[in-house]
Amino acid sequence: MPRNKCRTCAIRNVALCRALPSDALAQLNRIAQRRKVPAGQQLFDPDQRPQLVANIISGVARLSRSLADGRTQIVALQFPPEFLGRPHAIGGSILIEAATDMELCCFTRAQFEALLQHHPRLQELLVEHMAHKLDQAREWMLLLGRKTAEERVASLVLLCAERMLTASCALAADIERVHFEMPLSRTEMADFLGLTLETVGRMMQRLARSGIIEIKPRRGMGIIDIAQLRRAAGINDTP
Amino acid sequence: MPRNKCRTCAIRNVALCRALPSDALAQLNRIAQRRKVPAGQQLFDPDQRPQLVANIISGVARLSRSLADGRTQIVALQFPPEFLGRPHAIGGSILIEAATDMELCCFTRAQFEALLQHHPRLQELLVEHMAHKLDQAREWMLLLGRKTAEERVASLVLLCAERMLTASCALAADIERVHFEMPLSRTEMADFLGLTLETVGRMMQRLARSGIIEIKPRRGMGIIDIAQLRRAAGINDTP
DNA sequence: CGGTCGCTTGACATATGTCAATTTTAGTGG
DNA sequence: CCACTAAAATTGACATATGTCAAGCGACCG
Repeated sequence: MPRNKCRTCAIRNVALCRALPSDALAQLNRIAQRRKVPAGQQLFDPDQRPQLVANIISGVARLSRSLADGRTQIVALQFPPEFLGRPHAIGGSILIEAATDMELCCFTRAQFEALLQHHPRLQELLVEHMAHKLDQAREWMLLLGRKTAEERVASLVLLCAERMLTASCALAADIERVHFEMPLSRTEMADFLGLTLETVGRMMQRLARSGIIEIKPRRGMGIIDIAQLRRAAGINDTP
Repeated sequence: MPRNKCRTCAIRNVALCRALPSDALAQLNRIAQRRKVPAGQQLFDPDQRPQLVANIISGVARLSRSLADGRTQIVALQFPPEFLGRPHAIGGSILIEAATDMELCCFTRAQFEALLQHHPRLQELLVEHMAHKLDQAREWMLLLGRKTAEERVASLVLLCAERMLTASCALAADIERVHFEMPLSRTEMADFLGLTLETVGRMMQRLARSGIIEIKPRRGMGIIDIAQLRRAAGINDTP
């Protein structure tokens, strides 16, 4: 087990741990626990409550809620180097699963809360992170409540492009004519967009036929005209 | 100006300030500023950024986002004694308005952040509050993405009943056969539910004709059969 | 009292859902 | 490497929940 895994960690400078001075890394090394989770599996074993919190090193997690009759809504995707877990809060009835193979850096809740005590900067970053997730959730509410099927699908493609690429360290400006891999199946896309898988498919085809995106084998995707994709997504902000 | 307004404040023991020991109240008194806002008006003057944060003493606030073409989605309602504002975060493009006449207890962001520094318990409560708002946003995503019109309207009636009544200190169990006033017009309900005002109206009528609720003059409402209302709302949690 | 404004109601349109048949892709074992 | 099967994605025909448009009603306000 490498002594300095934190120092050389891929997300050392972007994840929450950037709040910690380098002399705290030794301590961190001792309590951090890496874990791999295959696609489709539930993070944080169902019973053992969210006694764990984690940073995402690689892969994508999906959080979902459902109704008794099975209708499901994905309520968030978490990409690296985001934080997973709920210090100071009781977990709701949210299901957390790996959308792709994942690699996590886990702490127990108790350990993490202790860290919070000693590092006010960490507290601040946590609050910022939560504010950010809240903004994202609300932007998605606008999508779910008011956007058309085509706008929804375009918005999702845009979102995944941005997050997948920044996660893999591509420049944001670089999103012209890029190729990346969708972390979601059609069914999952539908569950995130509040649509059916058929509608998602049709809209993907429509965007492809309009020359805005291209659909490649496996889950590959290319963005051909990002300006038009933005327009198709109903660009997000109030003027 | 009363010396002890904080000590005698209606929300002293439920709002975030409950984190503060009573000896901090004198200081609080000095910096807290009460403000009344009439229904329909924007909180936090549009330009002056969210330099303020506030506790809601009475009334209801609505937060909304919209698309360039005017489609609007209400993304949250805030009832007393909730907290409004974003320490450590940049405000998004969210519009905050008074849904009813309101009374606020305001602080500047700077003052509030200073308080946070000195009272770790306050930090914790803030994190909890944000986690709670996040849960609510996600529950609403499930509603917007997957519930039928009738389920949505029933859910909203239920939500308002609970929040209006706990705000006015009624017991939660007391929600049988209660009467309260909707804080939203049909149009606002529609914008919160991702529907049109006509559909909202029709579903309200349907619930009324089923003997589940009663619609009274002005914005008055009565709940006749709360069990059925819960069922109509598609009860919330996974079993 | 007349004019808004918010709400209800009806007739009709349509975006999206549903159901079912194919095609494509992915996985397995000989 | 090549069947063979199972799963995922596409496509089409059709159904329907909700949206759209328009008319009418009632309550409030000067």
